Amino acid sequence: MVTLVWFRRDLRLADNPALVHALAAGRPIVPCFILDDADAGDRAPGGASRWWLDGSLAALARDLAARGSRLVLKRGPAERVLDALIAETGASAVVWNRRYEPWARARDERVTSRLEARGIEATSCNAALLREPWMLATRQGEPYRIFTPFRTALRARFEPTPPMPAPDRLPAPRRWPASETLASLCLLPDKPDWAGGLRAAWSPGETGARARLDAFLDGALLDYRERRDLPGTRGTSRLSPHLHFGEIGPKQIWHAVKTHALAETGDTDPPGAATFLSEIAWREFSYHLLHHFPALPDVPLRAGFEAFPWREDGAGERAWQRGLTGYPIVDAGMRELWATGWMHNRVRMIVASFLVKDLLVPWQRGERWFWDTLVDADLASNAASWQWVAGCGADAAPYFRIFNPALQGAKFDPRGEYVRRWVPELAKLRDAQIHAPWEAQPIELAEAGITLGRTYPQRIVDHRLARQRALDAFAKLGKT
DNA sequence: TGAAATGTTGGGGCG
DNA sequence: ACGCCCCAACATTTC
Repeated sequence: MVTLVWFRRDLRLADNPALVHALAAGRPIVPCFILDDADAGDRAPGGASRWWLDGSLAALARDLAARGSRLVLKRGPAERVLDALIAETGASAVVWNRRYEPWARARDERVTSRLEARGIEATSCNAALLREPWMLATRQGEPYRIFTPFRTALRARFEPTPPMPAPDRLPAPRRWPASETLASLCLLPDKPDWAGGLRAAWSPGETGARARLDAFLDGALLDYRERRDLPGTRGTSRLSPHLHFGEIGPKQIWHAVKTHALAETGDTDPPGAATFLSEIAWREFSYHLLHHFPALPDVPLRAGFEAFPWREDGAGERAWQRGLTGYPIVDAGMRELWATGWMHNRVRMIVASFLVKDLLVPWQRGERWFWDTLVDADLASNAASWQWVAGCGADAAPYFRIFNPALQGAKFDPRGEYVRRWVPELAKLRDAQIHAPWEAQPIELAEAGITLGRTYPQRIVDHRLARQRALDAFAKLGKT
């Protein structure tokens, strides 16, 4: 009699409720991971996420091995794989931490009833959220659609408890089931190997997550409110991919931030910590929205936007993807994304606004590109955030709030450090021109070694005209 | 977690 | 000294 612990997006040993539940049962534990692309349909992880998953699974396997256990790897539809694993191990119980993607919820329901019908105990736990999405509702019993009251409710209903440490040992079964090798899951890019920038930037796995959190606590946390919007500095936590894969959970982060803030300032809620935890609350809000509006990744939350006159602009979209729009802050962001699998949040808003409002390309196209290229690609956060930028989401930026890429650059990257790092062909321009090279005098461009249209693109649209075009499109929508 | 257009105010140049 | 204009600086409104 063994317990299967089915790891999914909870790739950690500390504060892992499913693992705690399994340990309490006292039976031998078989930890397993199922590569479930077959269940996820067109929402299987994208390229960057697969790279991360490989590293995270390797780390989890190491951490389990250090505790006298193993990670059993399988691939295929979860129902079939679990059937086979149960037959192979004689498992009497399966325990996992819940996922919230619509396809995963449907799949997990099928799994649960299948297991229960066969007399096998099926238990699911919460490792990913401070509060389950169905535990919060407005006074009218409706899902929240506005962030601030959601956050108020979340704070009021969340009772912080100290996170549980990782177990020292996991009881092993007498015989281990067969496992795929990690390499055979083919998660890493091959021909070409484009992951060099990712390897340089990240350390997937629970140890890497904890190190990232500790570095953030000791570094940027207390200045977070002031520095989080400056992409040229390391003012953010960069925990998003670790959070997405569950290498660390929001409860652990919440607890660590509060504890650290109290020790450093005598206050559990100084401005830096409060602002950072608000971002954790935005993540919860996104999961709340995805749970209550499962079409969130595909359909505008606000009815009416269905009729928006989006354009087909293949050339513009490709220029955006490659960082060749001629707007330095946009191009810097898209190149950072391509090189490292991540983009600073301020810049995400700028590039998203550019795609959706300056180019009038449907937000779903941007969401899909991010899905494939981000190491932190997360269905809830990604979909909710794209809808937010597009103006059709919950508590969204009004449609007429259109970012001016040159002004945003000047405001948040005033020394041009970020642009110079990712768009080196502009490095020699003065700060005053780094965000608007089209305004530089010919002599200045020449001295900086720049020929617009040759060494760096001409702007693919004039923002002033594009802005007016977007407002006109929106006005038309209002009439119909 | 905008930007641009429009309105208001007040200091200073000037006749 | 005074009125007039200009315009920066700031505030408000509009998209």
